[in-house]
Amino acid sequence: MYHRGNYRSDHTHESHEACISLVPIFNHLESDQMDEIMKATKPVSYKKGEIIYRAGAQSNSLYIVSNGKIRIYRLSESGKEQLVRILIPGDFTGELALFRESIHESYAVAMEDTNVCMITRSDLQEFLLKFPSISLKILSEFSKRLETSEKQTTRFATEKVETRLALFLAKCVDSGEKTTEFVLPMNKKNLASYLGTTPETISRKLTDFKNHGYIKQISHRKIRILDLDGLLLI
Amino acid sequence: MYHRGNYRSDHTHESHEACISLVPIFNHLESDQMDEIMKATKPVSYKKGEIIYRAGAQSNSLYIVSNGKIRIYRLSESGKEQLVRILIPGDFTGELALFRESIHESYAVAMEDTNVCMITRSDLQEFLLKFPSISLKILSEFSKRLETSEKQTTRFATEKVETRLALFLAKCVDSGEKTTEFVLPMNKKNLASYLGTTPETISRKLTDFKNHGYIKQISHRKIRILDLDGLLLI
DNA sequence: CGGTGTGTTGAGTTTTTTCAAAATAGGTGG
DNA sequence: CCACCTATTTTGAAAAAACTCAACACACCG
Repeated sequence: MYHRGNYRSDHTHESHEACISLVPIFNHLESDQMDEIMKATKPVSYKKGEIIYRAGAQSNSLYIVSNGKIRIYRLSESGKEQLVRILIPGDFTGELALFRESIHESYAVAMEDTNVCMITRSDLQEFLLKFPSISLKILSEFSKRLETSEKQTTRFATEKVETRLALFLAKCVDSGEKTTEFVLPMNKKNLASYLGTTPETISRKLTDFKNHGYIKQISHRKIRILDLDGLLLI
Repeated sequence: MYHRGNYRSDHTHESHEACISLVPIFNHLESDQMDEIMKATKPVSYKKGEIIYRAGAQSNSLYIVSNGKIRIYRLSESGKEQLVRILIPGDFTGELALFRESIHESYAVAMEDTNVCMITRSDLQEFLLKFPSISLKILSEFSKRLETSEKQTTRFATEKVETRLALFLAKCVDSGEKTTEFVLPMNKKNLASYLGTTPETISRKLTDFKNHGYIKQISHRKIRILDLDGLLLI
């Protein structure tokens, strides 16, 4: 069905099956409804570095990541790049332009070899009518995203880099749970782009945090939080 | 500037009627459907300075502005305030939390004596089922808002104050059309809060723009753009 | 005509960036 | 497994951007 190249053929298949059920806007459906949606999806593979879509291109599909990683970034008016998010399996993109005639404003690039499932706009809209609960899920998802995005805007508008970095680290331990140690979800160049600063500043601030005894840098990517409260009181 | 004290008594009523038809998520409906929605709305008045909702409060209504102005702002983690938007008649707020159990993350305050129409969450959800086209409108509205918000985030993350201010001025002339002269939609204190900077910096940058011949400051609030291209090339 | 809130200007300071150079990690081919 | 290459990360020094605080100017209001 959708085996590409010479990957282990069952691997791709498995993750394609799995990916729909991972998606928050679909995972409440009955399995036969899910199957129906699955039939409408088209699996596509991208090699590391390939562009999935670019700003200015017509948007006409929803992309769901089955495996791999996708980097979503935007260019500002003056040409500077900002990392918006990194998609991991179960995440989706392309949704913004699905409900109105519209073009992409961001870029999507495969960070490693990546498989996605595509659903076309018309198929999706059919499903929205057939399974109205999806609309509510999407509305809920959108409003959550809006909250997040506005919160993020406020952070950029009012907090200095140090604070934004501290809040980011706090979120990382939080999602790691259990332990106070975690691996940064991206390299520092990307982290800088995500936090709207430079790699140098990230590096310096982390050293400051370390010197104050808030964190310990186990390795370039691995960090242990020693004093979360102190970190957040900065 | 705004009628104080001596409003005509039918004024409130009139604008209440009009407000629903101003709202982009309802204005496509037949007038009898609109009437039905109107019956479900409850008009409420707020005096200048009154709080409509605050962060942390349960969200259970959509608010549509019939007349007046509402200031929406957020507090960052470290307590600094950012102006998110100013609502004018026809705008609505409270929508974010309408599709999931949730609390407000922002504050809404009447900037002058203001009348709004409220629709409760349960009424609205009833209408969504009855008139499914509203869902699509809201989805479209949300995705537009998300684009705007993410674009805004990227600006804050990558552009310096000067550029953000220039882009803001450009948007102002754009919506003014016709002429290159316009009135700032808010005072400079609020503008600073909106652009994530201080009134002092706004003041200085405007003086810089003037000295470079990009703009002319007619009065404290009124600005004429002399060289838009120059302004945007900063 | 004061009074209050808003806007402007100046001086000094903090924060962040830039550019350059050195250190480190990770991957590849031998 | 090691040597080498490249990309990433760190550090330093200087410059740029923005903020703070304080003083003053201006506008609007009664």
